[in-house]
Amino acid sequence: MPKSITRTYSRYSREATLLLGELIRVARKERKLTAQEVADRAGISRGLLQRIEKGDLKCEIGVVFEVAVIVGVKLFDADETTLTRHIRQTEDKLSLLPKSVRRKSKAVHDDF
Amino acid sequence: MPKSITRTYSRYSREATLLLGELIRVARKERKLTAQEVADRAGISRGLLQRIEKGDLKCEIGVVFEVAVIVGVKLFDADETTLTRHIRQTEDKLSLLPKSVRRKSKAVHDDF
DNA sequence: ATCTTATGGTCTATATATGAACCAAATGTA
DNA sequence: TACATTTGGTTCATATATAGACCATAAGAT
Repeated sequence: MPKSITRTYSRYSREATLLLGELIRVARKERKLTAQEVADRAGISRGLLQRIEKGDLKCEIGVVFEVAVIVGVKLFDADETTLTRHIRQTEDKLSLLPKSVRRKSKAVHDDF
Repeated sequence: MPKSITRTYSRYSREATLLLGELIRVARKERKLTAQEVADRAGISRGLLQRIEKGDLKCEIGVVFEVAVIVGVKLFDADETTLTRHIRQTEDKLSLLPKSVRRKSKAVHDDF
């Protein structure tokens, strides 16, 4: 048996993922879509959709987001346009920050 | 070369992931944290962190969320407590919906 | 009650994401 | 300018997520 890499997750991450999954399941049922239908539209297997809806932490973020879009769950509470605007704003902000984080090499009085 | 599975993503998914990645990078720099430092705290490689910050769609959602937490980016604009409350509310909602989606087998006048 | 179908769970093979060790370039500091 | 280090980009081996085929049960129509 190969040595496996076990990750640790904070409660916050676990709950955020769980909430997203549950929101997806609710949205899917409200729209009366079968698990198989949504899976087909997303181009994934039904099994993977189940894991997503159960809040499995080890799913590609792209697939999870895609499923969310399909059933109508908004990310960031934002529509397409708002999302794009936020990206621009964030990139502006980023351009003002130093490009690399410089650590005071030898703790003169390192932070606190 | 084995046949690869190429997924398609909507613009919305791509931008949501990109935005999240950029928010993480901004937050990291604002807190003056090195990529290596954050990677270590998250228990991932620096390379993976770079992909996350670039908005790579094929990263585990759990890892992405975990990194977000580490640098202080809130998911769902909600703190721990609010998140938990939302979960309860969503589960209540879910319990009221039919447990399986029933499709009218032979389109009597299928929906619209 | 019966029948159809949606859901949840296994298992296996395979595609693929990840870690690690590189290197080169860019960046900020003294 | 020179120097230390952060960052971005490779490549490769390996751990692992996913698809797909199952099966059993649950759920909701008729």
